[in-house]
Amino acid sequence: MDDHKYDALKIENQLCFPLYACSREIIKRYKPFLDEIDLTYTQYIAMMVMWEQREVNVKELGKRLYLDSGTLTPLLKKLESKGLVSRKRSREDERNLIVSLTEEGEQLKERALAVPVRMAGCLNLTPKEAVTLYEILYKLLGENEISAKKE
Amino acid sequence: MDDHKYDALKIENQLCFPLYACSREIIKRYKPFLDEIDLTYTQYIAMMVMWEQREVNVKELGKRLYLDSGTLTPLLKKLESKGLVSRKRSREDERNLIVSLTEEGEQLKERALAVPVRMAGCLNLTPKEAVTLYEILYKLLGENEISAKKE
DNA sequence: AAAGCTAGAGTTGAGTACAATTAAATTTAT
DNA sequence: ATAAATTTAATTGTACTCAACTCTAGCTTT
Repeated sequence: MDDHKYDALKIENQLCFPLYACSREIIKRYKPFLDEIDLTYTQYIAMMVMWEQREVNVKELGKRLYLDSGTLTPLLKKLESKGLVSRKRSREDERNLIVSLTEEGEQLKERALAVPVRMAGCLNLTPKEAVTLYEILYKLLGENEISAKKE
Repeated sequence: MDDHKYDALKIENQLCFPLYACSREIIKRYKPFLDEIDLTYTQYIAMMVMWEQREVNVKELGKRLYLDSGTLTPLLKKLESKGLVSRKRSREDERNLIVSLTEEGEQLKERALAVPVRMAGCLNLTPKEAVTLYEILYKLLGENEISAKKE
């Protein structure tokens, strides 16, 4: 007779653990492709927002990436030192720091196109599974925003 | 007319991004519960393996958690300093470091039982969604092992 | 207008992650 | 048996990640 009292404490019965492990494993698969454009994964997703918006402040960027200034400030300084973005305070409200895409950052977009193309072959999910996964993940992220608002 | 050339570089079209964000957001939700037993999330999943096996070497632990010695060595030293595990070299093969659950570590298991109980109410997925998510994530993790073996 | 409050970014410190390297023990090949 | 190759942890260095705190700017309230 097995004792099931502690089953809830088994790794294999966790949902968070495969999420955590999967996230890291997939980011590792990005690495060889990202190395070619000299970006880390976090820098890459920050640049994705920049390529879409050209200009954004730290708060808004943090909201889109679920990251705070503790992570973003050094990351943006790093991207600035690479010449990909510029950082300056907003004229209207000096509290806001405006991050802008530079010409060099804009040019990197062309080379970055290869990344999703090459990653596409790396995830062997059926289109249906990919959509299902996507929907569940955004459902989880969405409810998170609601519970965050409650505070 | 929209230009779709760069669509693959949009955050909203990524699968990895919600995975990465979701993983971190859910780990954040664990924090208040884990604080009560003074464990970080990584320490918690390491302890889960210990509670299941009582004894494990670093390599095997790393395989179960998808972590390497660079992460585990300091983590295990931390758990040792808390008195939850002991670390000693294997008699048969001195290369192996054997991590063992202490009496204190064993006792923590009782208090840890509250963590999954309290987390259960935090993820508002239907049972079906939870199972689907679980299966897709392990499929992704599984294929990763295959591609790792190829090297 | 001064005091208090709020918002946004930056800083600090602890704890991961992980690639690359090192060092010691063991195994394999000659 | 001994040199070479392999295995296992530990170490090093870079880069997050995040809670807690600080600082400054703008807003609010009287």
